[in-house]
Amino acid sequence: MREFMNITKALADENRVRALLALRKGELCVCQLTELFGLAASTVSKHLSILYQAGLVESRKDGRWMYYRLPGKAAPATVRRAIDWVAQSVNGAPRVAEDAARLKKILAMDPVELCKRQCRN
Amino acid sequence: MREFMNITKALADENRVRALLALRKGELCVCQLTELFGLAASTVSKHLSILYQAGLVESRKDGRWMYYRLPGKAAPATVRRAIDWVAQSVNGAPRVAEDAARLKKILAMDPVELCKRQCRN
DNA sequence: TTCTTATTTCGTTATGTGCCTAAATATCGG
DNA sequence: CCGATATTTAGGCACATAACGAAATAAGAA
Repeated sequence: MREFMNITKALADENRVRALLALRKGELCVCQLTELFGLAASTVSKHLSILYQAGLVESRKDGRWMYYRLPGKAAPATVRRAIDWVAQSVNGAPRVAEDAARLKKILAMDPVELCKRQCRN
Repeated sequence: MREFMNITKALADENRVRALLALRKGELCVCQLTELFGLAASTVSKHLSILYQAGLVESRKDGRWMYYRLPGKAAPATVRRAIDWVAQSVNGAPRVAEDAARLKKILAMDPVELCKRQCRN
């Protein structure tokens, strides 16, 4: 129950749901999500830590970059079901399509340049 | 997306999740849920209105009593999936079993006496 | 080492949420 | 109508949460 409530609370924020959906395309670093959301990097980092504590994302550190991704096969059934439920439920929402399009552009950019741009803001 | 976030926010409170689970046994009036949770009746009413606005419960007024129930077949797929997801995820949690046992006792009581008891508190 | 930079942590502020009590509303029974 | 009762609404308080900027941390590059 406790774990389940951690998940529902993690899902009760639109930006965190958007992050989960964005991660369906593959892992992303904080910079890329920051660009997608137009929020402060610290805010995005906090959101990701909440998703992480709920078990909804996994992470990997590569040098200065921190990559987040959806959990793999080994994830608990509750987590997998949660992510499937989110994906099914928001299917076709305009906001999701917008994000997907924006994400495509972000992925086409040089990540190094993107991160520099973030830090200037 | 908006509707989906209404659902996730509605699910982000333990007492509201408990209410949904309790309603699996059939419709309940506010009094009965108030007894189950040990909260003020107004608080329970507020929780139910949040569930209602998210589409997660339906309601029926019978005299002075207001009965809430899980939505029927006609409910949107998103809602049905949400309720199924909750039920699957919390399956076997101790808190849920406790509630089920308490609810059994509450259902065995005379509803009229139960409601009177609530209003005295 | 020092500089740069990606991320996280901290402190603050504004807003939201959950709870209560008290008042308002709706309905039944006399 | 009048009183009782079930529920909802309104107001207030305490605490949680999301946002930001600034400072701290970590790690490559010079």
